Amino acid sequence: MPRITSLDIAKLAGVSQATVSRALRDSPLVRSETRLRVQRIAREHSYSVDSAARNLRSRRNRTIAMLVREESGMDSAINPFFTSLLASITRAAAANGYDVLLSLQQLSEDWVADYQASNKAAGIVLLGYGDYRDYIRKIALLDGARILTWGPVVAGQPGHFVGCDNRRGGYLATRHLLDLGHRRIAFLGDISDDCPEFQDRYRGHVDALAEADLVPMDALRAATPASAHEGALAAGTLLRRDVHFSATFCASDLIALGAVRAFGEAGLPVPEAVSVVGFDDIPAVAHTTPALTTIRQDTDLAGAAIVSTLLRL
Amino acid sequence: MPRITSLDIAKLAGVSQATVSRALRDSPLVRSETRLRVQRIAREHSYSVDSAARNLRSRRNRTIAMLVREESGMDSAINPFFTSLLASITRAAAANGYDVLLSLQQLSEDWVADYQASNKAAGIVLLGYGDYRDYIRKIALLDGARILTWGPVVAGQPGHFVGCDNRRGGYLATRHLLDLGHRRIAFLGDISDDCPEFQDRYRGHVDALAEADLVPMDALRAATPASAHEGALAAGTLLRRDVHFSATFCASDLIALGAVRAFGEAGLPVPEAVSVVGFDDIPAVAHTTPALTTIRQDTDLAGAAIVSTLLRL
DNA sequence: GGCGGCAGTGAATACGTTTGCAGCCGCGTG
DNA sequence: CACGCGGCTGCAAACGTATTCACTGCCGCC
Repeated sequence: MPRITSLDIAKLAGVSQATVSRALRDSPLVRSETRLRVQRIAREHSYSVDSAARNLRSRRNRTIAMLVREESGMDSAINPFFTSLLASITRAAAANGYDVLLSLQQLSEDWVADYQASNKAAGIVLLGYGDYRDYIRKIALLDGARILTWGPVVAGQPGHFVGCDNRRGGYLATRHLLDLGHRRIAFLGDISDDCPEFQDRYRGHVDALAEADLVPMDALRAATPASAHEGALAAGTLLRRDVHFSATFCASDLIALGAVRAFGEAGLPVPEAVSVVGFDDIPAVAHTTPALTTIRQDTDLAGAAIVSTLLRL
Repeated sequence: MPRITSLDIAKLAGVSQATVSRALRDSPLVRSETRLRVQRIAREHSYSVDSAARNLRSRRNRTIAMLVREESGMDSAINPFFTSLLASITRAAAANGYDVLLSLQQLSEDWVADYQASNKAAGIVLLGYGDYRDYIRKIALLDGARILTWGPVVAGQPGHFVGCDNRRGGYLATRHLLDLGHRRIAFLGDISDDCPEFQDRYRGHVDALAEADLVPMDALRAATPASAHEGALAAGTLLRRDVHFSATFCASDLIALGAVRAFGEAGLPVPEAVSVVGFDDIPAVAHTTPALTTIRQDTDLAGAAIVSTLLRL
C-alpha cells in the first residue's frame, strides 16, 4: 500500500496539491475556510508531511544535532550535568518545532563535515568540548558553519559559545565557605588550559579569597579532571601533603563526590571535619548524606539560550 | 554558493551521476578502479550524500527515534538508568550507521502518528513506558508500526518488547540478602499494575524467600514509584509500622537512595543497622558512602539488543 | 560468423514536497 | 467600458539522489 501523499489529500479536498501544501503550513495565501477543511481532512487521514521531501525541497531542516562528549574512562559515561543540559535543550528545541539528533561520536573533522555536508541538521551543539578551543576555531571558520559550543565564553574568540558565568560561580562558592568562617580552603580541579571552565572557577575562587585578604596557596590545590574517581585521588593527594584546611571547593560535583568519599575514608567526616562545596548541581548530589552544597547551573535557562542562539545563526 | 552535488563529483571524475551514487555506496557494479577514484574525489571535496534526497528517493531512513519518559515531578528529570540505556542505544545505533533522534514529548497518538507518517525515523524506541501496556497494544497494531518498548517481556503480548529479566534480578537481590543471614527482608516498590517491572522483581523476591521457607509479609512491603523522594517516604512508612526487619530490597536504585537517607536520618545507619540492596546500577550509587549493593543491568548489551531487534522489523 | 552473456556505464525517471509564476474572478476606479 | 488590482488558486519546475533499463564492448562458444 503506497504512502498517503499531499496529492491524495488534495483530491479528497477537491483542491490542488499546492494548496494542500500551503494550507498545512498555515500560509495566509489560502482562504481560511479552505485551510481548515484541508487541515481537517489531513488530520482525519493522519497525514503528515514527509520530512525528507520537505527538507529536500525547502533546503532547510528542522533538526539540530547534539554531540556529547563521553568520558573515555572505563565506564564511558556521560557527565550527569550534560544529561540535564541535554534534556533542557531537547525541550527547548521541541518548543521551537525542532527535532534533536543525538550523537556520542568523537568530535572530528569528518564528523562535522558529514553533518555539514549531508545537512542532517540545521545546527550543531557541542557539549563537553570546552577545551577543544583551537579545534573549534578551525571548524568555526568553515563556510556557513552553524556550530555552538557549551563552554567558557571568552570575548573575541571565533565561533559561538554559550556557558555559565564560571568565575562568578567560583566566587560564590568560595564566598559561601568564607562566610562560614573558613580561612584555609582547598581547591580541587585541573586549572590547566585543558579545563578552561575550571580556570574560570578558580579565578572566581581567588577573587573571593582576595576579598578576604587571603592568598591562594599552591599546597591547597590539587589538579583533577571531572570524575569522581579522579576527584578521590586528588583528595588523597591533598591529605598526604599534611597541610591544614577546613574546607574544599571542588570544581565540579563529580570531583566533590569523590572527595567526600576520600575524606570519609580518611576519617574526616563531611561536613563535621571538613566542608565541601561542589559545582553543577547534578541530581546525584541530592542523594548523598549529608546533602552536598553545590553551585546550581540553571540548565533550563541554558538550554533555552543555546537553542535560541543556534537558531539565530 | 550552491551545494556540491553528486553531479558535480560526477563531472570532476568524468563519469555519470549514477556511477557516483553507486561508487559511494560501494556497489559491486562499478569497477574498483572507478570506485576508488570517485571516492577519493568526493573526499577531497568533502562531499557527502544529502540525507534528505537519499531518504526521499530510497524511501528509507537511517534514523531511529527514542522517546524517553520524564518524571513529571517538580524536577522533571530523566531516570538516570535511562541515561545509561540511552547512551548505549546511541552507540549501538551509530555502529549500525543509524542516527538517533531524541524526544521527551509525552507519548501520544499524535506523536506516534507524526513519526510514523512523516517518517522521520525508521523505528521508535520507547523508554519508560512499560506501564502503558494497553496503549502500546493499540499503536502496535497500526499498519507497519516499528515500535519497540523497553519494559517487561510478557509472552504473547502484542508489540515488541525488550527488557531485562526482572524476576531473576529480584531473586538474585533477595538471595544475596538471605545469604548474608537476613531473614526479615522488607520490599520497597509499587507492585501494582502501574509498574509491571516492579511486579516481576517482587515475584523474584518471593521466589527467593520461598526457597528459604519464608513467606512474604505485607507489613514488610511499602509501595513507592521510582524516585528518591518517594522512596524516602516509603521507608518512613515502613519505620512507622514498627515491625522488625534487618534488610531491604528496593525495586530501583532511586528508591534505595531515598531509603538509605531516610534510614540514616532515623538513626539506622546503612549497612550497620540495616542492609539495603537496589536495582539498576545507576552511576549515582557508586558515589554513596558506603557504596550501595545493587543489581546491575547490562545497558550495553541491552542497547545492542534493542537496536538489533528494532532493525530486524 | 552469429549469438548469448557478462561487466561496466549512462540516460532517464520517480520520490513528495515547496514555490515562482501565471491565471481567474470580482470589484472599484478612471 | 477598459483596466488594474487584490485575493485566491493551479501549473509546473525544481530539490539531489537511487534505481531501472538500455547500451556498449568484449569474450567464449557452438
